[in-house]
Amino acid sequence: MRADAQRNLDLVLGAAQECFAEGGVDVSVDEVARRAGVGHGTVFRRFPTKEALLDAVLGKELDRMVLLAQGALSEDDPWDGFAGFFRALADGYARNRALVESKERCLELPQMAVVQEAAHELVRRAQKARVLRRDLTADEIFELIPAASRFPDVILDGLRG
Amino acid sequence: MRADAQRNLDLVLGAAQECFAEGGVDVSVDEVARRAGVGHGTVFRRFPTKEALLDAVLGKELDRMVLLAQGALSEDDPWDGFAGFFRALADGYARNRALVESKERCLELPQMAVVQEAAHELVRRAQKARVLRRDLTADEIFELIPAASRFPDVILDGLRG
DNA sequence: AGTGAAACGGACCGAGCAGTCCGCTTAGAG
DNA sequence: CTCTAAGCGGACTGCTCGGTCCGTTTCACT
Repeated sequence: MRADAQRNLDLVLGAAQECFAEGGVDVSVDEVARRAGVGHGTVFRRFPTKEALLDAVLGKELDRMVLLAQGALSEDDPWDGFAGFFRALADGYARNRALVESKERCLELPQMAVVQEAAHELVRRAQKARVLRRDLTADEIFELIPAASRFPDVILDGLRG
Repeated sequence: MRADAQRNLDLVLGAAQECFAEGGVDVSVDEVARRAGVGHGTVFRRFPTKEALLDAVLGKELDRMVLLAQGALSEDDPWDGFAGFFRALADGYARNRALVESKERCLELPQMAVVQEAAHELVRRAQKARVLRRDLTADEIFELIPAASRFPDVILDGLRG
């Protein structure tokens, strides 16, 4: 790949990340291109549709979550592992409008399977140790994440077993 | 007002209520008109802009909330009054996408002042009775409402003092 | 430096949106 | 029944958006 093409690709991805995080998925491709300093034709050459661009940005975000999940799984204390991951995800959602608005889309991205598996394991451990209420499934608990962005302590207090 | 005009006005408001609740504020005026069974010119004769139509729908929703607030204030037990109102609002938000998407707009509608005043009083009573945690303001607590739509019990457990 | 392929970006297109307008229809008073 | 003003709805406009296309520029290899 030519050097200028690689540079523009990075600029576009960075701009898209910022635009979608701040403004949500309805930010126009023109706006992304403007922030990247390229024509919008350049964006569409790399990503055939706006949806493909969004997928790329969401994918990078999910990559970060996979790392967080691995860190949480290596934690010894079941509650600390669960709560730390929960807080980190809540913070990620708080800082990224696109993530909240694209919940369903994320479910279809490959990284999400890894994140979900880790989340289920963290919940299983905490519930087995009786530090997490057992009347909710892991899926239900993680539906609370977008909610927990502002006041994670309140939600975690409610979840404690 | 002519009888047919009144009938169409009711149809439009009903259709708008349903459309915005199910599909959010981005549902087109054409869609509302179609569901009401009128031309979209008829919608714009009654409401000069789409925003005015949305305000009318949100206003009716807030009217319902005012009634809920009055009911909650007449409750004897401070926790029951607060929790009942909290649950009812959470349910209302869960059933209405437009309400969630128009938080800021609602703040400018006249009914909201009444609802907020009642909410503050309910929180004050519950906090004075030491049944509600005191490290959050009333405004902060009610920011949790859109979150609480799916699992209000978890949130209320977290809020209990 | 010369050259050909790769990359660029803005003009362009069609679709869908909010909002306007006007010729036709209909309610309902006299 | 007649007549008129109120009401109607769909054609129309202007705008923004996602996506395409092509003449021009730039890279990088020889």
